[in-house]
Amino acid sequence: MPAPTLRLRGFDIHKQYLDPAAQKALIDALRPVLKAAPLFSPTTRFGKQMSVRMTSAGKYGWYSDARGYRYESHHPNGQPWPAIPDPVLAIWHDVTGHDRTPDCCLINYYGDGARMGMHQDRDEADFTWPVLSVSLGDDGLFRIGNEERGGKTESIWLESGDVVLMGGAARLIHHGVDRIRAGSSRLLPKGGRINLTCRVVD
DNA sequence: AAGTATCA
DNA sequence: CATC
Repeated sequence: MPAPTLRLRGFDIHKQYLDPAAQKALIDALRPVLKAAPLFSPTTRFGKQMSVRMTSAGKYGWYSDARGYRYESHHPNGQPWPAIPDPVLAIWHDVTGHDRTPDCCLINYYGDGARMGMHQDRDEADFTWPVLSVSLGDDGLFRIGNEERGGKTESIWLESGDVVLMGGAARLIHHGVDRIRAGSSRLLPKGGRINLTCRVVD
């Protein structure tokens, strides 16, 4: 369990946890996952489509539609989600210190202009398990708020290779992504930002 | 409200 | 940036 380089409102931020070679290896490992489980943009229960495109790997995938947020065992194409790639699991085990494997690796893709509103991760059964976030590609402006909606917030630019651990008292803190710095990274040939979030669901 | 528009 |  490496020491975080930075702590912000209870979030452990590991700046540049992954070197460029490790980032590249991760992208290579994600390629077959994205091929088997293509990105899609879910809608919220108010009928608004999200600007972020997403898919998942693991036992469950995060999903939203008119019925609300939930975890699903299958991609909308009817297939089970692909397995979580080993390099992702290795990061989870090292940074969290947990032997238990995550049930879900949500893969969020932010193109230029994509945003994620402030929210809590609360669709899991047990909030004592942390959520792990891995940033790849373009920089993203990450905003951290409070357990209650509203109030003052703090922002930090997350860069390719940064890893954030959201756990303990900070597990239910609101967070979101305000903007993407398009073209800031060459990691992804087509540009954009990929964020992986690993969670224990059951 | 994992959203958007509006306001100071 | 706060509020809805």
